[in-house]
Amino acid sequence: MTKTGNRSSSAVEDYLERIQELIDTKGYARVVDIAGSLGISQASVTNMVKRLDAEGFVRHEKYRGLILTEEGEAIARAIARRHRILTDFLKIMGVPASEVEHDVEGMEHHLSAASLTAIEVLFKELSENGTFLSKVRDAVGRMTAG
Amino acid sequence: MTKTGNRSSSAVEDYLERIQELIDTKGYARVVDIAGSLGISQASVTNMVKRLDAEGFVRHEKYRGLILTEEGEAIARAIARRHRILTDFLKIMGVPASEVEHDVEGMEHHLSAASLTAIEVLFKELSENGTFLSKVRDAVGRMTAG
DNA sequence: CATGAGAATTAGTCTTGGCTAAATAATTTA
DNA sequence: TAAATTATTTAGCCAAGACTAATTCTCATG
Repeated sequence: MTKTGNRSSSAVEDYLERIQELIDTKGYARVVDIAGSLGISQASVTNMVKRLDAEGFVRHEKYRGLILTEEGEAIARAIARRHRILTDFLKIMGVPASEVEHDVEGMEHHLSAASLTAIEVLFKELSENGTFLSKVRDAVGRMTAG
Repeated sequence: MTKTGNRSSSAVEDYLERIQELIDTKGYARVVDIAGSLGISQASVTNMVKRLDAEGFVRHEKYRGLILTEEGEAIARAIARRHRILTDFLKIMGVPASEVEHDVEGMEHHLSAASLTAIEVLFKELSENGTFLSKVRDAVGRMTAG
């Protein structure tokens, strides 16, 4: 039922994504930072970090923070791309920002390369076709408002 | 992290969706049918059915099958709608059918009403605008192929 | 350089949603 | 109607990922 397959789990992806974000914004990512950012306990983070380290996605230096390995970084990049594509897509149609974040976080672990590419292309076309775009935005605006 | 919130879990939604499908196509949905359809063990289904019954989503008559309550049916309908909207959307852009099913099943539990509506509107506009649509389909075709 | 604060870990628990094997119940059929 | 088949349930298990409470480690600072 929960088909995780052999790829990294959603949880792993969430962690790697957030670790990369923390490194980008604060310059480092310690257990406590990750816990704060994901809104979970430090103990939970410690467990997962142990696993990420064992699986070769991160390198952990106590009290100094984590760094992503090549592999971990590749995954984080891929996730960040997905995240960006989906966010751009929903936003350009006029979905309220408050909903966008939540939806993207839920969806982002479940998209094939094909669908992702399709949405990416669609976004590009939308952003280059003002006429078409405003029709969509107008209709969305009408429906989400009244 | 696993934010199920107070709404029904993904698993519950999957079950209700499938039960409704079985009733529509075979006329009934017994434990064994659900297990076969979802590809999981009968024992697992028994457990979940117990829960669905306790929570008032289904009524269970042994050896005869399940029926959905008002509430269960409402949920099943909502999920079916989501499923249809997402499937239509990915398909019209030219995402291969093999990917569509998988992606939709992953995504469908995570979309807000606003995003769903937006995609619904977008689909409608796409299907009424052949010129725009073929630009998207062509680009998707190029990218998913070569 | 001792100590207190903050960071990290350990130990033990919980929930969800799967699983198998074995037992039981209902239906169908000979 | 008794036997065979099919459906269901029970019991006990597993893994992922969360949690709290308690403990240990490191660092900065007085």
